[in-house]
Amino acid sequence: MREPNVISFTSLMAGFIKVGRPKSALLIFCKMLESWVLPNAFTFATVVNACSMLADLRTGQKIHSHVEMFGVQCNLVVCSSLIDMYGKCNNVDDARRVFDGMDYRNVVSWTSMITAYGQNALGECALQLFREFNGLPLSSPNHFMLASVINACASLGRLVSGKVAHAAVIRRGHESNDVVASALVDMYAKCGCIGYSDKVFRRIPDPSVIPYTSMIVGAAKYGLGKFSLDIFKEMLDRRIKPNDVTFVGVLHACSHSGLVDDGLEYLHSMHKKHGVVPDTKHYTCVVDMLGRTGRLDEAHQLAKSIQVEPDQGALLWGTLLSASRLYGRVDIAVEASKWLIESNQQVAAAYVTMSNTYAMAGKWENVHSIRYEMKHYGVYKEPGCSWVEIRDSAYVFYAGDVSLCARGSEVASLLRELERRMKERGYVGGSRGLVSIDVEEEAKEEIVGLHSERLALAFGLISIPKGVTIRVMKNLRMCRDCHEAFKLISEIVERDFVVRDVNRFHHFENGSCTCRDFW
DNA sequence: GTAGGGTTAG
Repeated sequence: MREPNVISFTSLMAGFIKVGRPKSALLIFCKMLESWVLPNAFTFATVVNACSMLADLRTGQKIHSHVEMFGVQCNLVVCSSLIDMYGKCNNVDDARRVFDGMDYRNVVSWTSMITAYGQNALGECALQLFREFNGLPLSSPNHFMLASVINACASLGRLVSGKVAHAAVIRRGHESNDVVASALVDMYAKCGCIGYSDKVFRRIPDPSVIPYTSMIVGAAKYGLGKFSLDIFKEMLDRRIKPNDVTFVGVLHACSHSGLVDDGLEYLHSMHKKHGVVPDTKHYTCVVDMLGRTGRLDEAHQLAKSIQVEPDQGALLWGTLLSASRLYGRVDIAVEASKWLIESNQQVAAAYVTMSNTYAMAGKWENVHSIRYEMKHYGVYKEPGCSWVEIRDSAYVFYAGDVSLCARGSEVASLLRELERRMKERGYVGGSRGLVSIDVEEEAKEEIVGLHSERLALAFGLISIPKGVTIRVMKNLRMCRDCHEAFKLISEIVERDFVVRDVNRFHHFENGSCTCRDFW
């Protein structure tokens, strides 16, 4: 073209983005400016998208300033792409600034902001914003938004909110959407309900690699190594090509179920059989797998043989350090913690683990000197914690004395009981054992314990066998759609629940359904 | 000619 115009330039940029070449798109943008062709809103939405793909904050900011200069800062699409770009560049505050500055928003801009929160470990903010969205008149979440919301529920372990989102998915007919279904599989697994993950997974008509991978990873994290590998084999039988993440799941499964030889075989077959070249994250799994079973020298050799950048190696050497502590290998622990500290990666954790390794070996002088060094350099380790949400209250657990947390004495006695049962099943004490839990049994307890008033409120009239009945909310209005959704959700994940009085749902008073109020 | 969603190791 002798004189390409703004549309031809933008089309070309969009084309490069489509084939995964965002850098080329940026070069075209520069060429466009050099040719004195003025960019418009279409151009900026495209070029901002290129920055998102590259997670290039500095270029993104420059483009943002151009957006202001060219006066397209009020454009809806441009703003949504800016929110997305700031989110992907881990700059949530600027994403929010753009969002707040918008005169008019649509479901895409809301989704971009919710996703930005979710992708930056701010699940709580994501859910809060989702609630605000639902409070707007005439608003309705679509499958993009629901996928993000389910993801936020997963990261927070919010089972009840996740189930309500699931009901919304069913109500709106997004159940067979591959992306949404993957998010649900992942959410249920992360919320401790692998059985539900399986049920959702089995309803996907033609699952792609990602739902398969979600299921493999979920089962692996649950300690169901063999189950996880069975799904992997099924996937191969169906000629679905595994990707790098699938192999992380497979190796994780082997590692956490003591299947070391299988794991090594999978590592070696990855490239040859499946064309996936192992990278640092796979070697980290294998180092963990060897380390967990006490094959520290092999793990050490493997870690040393891999050339890594500091940020990539943090997990690799951190893994080796943990395994060294587990088996009291001061020699390897010293090398691993030295690597971490010198690379300025996870310094506080490295100090603490090293100190614990010395303590385990009874080398108290070294323990004191490390603690002194930490004080001297002002290194502080934020304690790690885990939590579980029961009836809208979060119970937080820190490592160490469980009796200090809320209802700690009950927790401690439950732990003693679990230990007793584990010993009955042949578990050998100490931190080196592998624990596997009977999922079905646990899931049932969870249903009774966690399935609190929220779901009963939303769906009403539910009774559980064994004589336990959840409180019934009177005058609940529920539209036919919600009711259908509820029946379906019962079939999928709540087979133990029985709807007692179906007919009462078929009329609802004074107009609209109350489902909106239950977010 | 333009914007949004899912799986990742210690």
